[in-house]
Amino acid sequence: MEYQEAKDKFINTWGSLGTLWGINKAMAQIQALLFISTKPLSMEEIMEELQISRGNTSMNLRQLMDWGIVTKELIPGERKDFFTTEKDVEELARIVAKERSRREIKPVIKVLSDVSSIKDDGTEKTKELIKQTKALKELTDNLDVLMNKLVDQKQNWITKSLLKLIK
Amino acid sequence: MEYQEAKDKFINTWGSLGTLWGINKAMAQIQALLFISTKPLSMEEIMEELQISRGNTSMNLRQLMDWGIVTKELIPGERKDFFTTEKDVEELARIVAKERSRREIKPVIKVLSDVSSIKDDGTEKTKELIKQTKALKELTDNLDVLMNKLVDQKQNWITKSLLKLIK
DNA sequence: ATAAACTTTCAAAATTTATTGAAAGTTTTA
DNA sequence: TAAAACTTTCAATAAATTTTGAAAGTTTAT
Repeated sequence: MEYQEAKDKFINTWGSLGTLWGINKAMAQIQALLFISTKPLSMEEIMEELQISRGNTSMNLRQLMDWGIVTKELIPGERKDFFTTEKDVEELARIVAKERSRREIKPVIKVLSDVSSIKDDGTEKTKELIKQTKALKELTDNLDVLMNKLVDQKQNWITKSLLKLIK
Repeated sequence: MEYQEAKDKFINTWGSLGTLWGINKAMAQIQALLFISTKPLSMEEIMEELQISRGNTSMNLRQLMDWGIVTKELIPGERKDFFTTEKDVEELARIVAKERSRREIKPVIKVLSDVSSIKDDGTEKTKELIKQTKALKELTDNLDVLMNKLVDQKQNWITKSLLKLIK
């Protein structure tokens, strides 16, 4: 496999994987491109490489910046903005985990918590609703805490966690 | 909040959360409905409750069965099929984790592995591609192993894992 | 102050994904 | 074997999401 083919394959796979970490295709592709780039890229270069429009590029770069994954780089003497992504995979995972927790998981926990604390009117169906949403609330809560704990360990968190669990 | 409101809220929240665990809205809603139901439901009842078509119901039930989350229940004397979902949240989480690993994560690891093992032609860009995809491959691999390990511990896996990590 | 270089916004268009419903298929009963 | 009860399939349609591109907005240089 040649460089160009490998590069395209990587960008596409990462792009279609977007859903798995909760972002859209163009956004994931831009991140992927920056991730393997040896230097900061301008909007022009990103548009050219990925064959996407200016508007699309602008909007998705903004979102990536909102997520804290991509940052603007100011290059002296250059008028254009240049962009880079976090290059450390563990730091990247940390950011993604924190953001998804905040944006998606926490709000769901809130709903589950509300639903599971409705008044028990004694009927079987109400009891079941309370019981099941409570169980789900606890599971989600625990997973969220677990994920954040994992990710908070600053160095080699995955390796360390694995060791503990294997024991 | 009344039973009906709480129920609708739960089904909708769980439905829109579908993306987070990688399934579509109707599929998640059907699962949610079965999850809080006190008895197996027929296709008719599901259609009625969720206001969705017969075809849609049929297709999504099939998918849920493919995932191993929903099972057909044969009720003596009844001609219709009835459906139930796994009621234990930890078992549910286990199934979802395993399926996502198999369907989504494993294939990505394969691509990352292929891309990261292209021939190093000595150029800076090739070196960067190899380095970064290798790092990503290792991270993904480790997370996958970690997730499967977590989920394999049969009882109270979350609690146990938390304890180990907090220590 | 103004023009050039560049970025953002957003309504319209394109694409993708989900849903419908009726016809075809299957199973059960009689 | 035939008809009734039920389920599946799939082409057409609808809905949701993504993308475009040109106009409006900003910043920088002169």
